[in-house]
Amino acid sequence: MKAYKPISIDFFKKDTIKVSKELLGKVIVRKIDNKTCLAGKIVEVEAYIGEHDPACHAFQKVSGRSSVLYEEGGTIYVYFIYGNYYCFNIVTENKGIGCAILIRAVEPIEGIDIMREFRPKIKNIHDLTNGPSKFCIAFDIDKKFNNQKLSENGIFVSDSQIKEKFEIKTSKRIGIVKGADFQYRFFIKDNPYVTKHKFNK
DNA sequence: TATTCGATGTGCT
DNA sequence: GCACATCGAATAC
Repeated sequence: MKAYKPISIDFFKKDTIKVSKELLGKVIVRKIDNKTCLAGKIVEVEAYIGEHDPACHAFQKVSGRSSVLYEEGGTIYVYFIYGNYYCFNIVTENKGIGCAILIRAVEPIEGIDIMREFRPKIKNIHDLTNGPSKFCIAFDIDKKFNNQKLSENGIFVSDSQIKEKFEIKTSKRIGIVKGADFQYRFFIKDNPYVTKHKFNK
């Protein structure tokens, strides 16, 4: 098992778009116990900006589940959607702003056998984590992580030890209606673990 | 291969 | 009620 080290929480306390781009290529690590470690390279994210973005759950209001979005950068926001699935977000900026980044896809690096146990029907490794809820299932993430801090519950972001160059592509976000015109989706060009979509060209 | 559609919890009106 | 930051099985071609 590689010795992944968490990056500083301050990394998340700045401009959401900037953090989104810098997150690409980094590694998200999930330690289940002392023996088991899941890791994946972040290849696709979306930004949600509470201040001016009607698609953001925190848009112009602080209430209910969205209050987590107003916590300080580095807080985890997990929400339940469509009666079946979870999505994993990392809050950005300082307390009281209301922004977050949705992790949409990762490239499995470590613990792939464990991910397959969580997703037994999946045969093609490319389909293991190429979607926000697929990632949550493969990494065993659910609402118990909501409103926790990164690095305090066995889940954190680490710098990749494999330095490689890649091109960042931008597109409209996927699966939303309100605020759909914002170019807030960022992904690694030509990476096979990015969600399949017409915006990828 | 492309498109449609069912499942179904939670928060907001 | 109804909409929703999804997935994958079923259906249509």
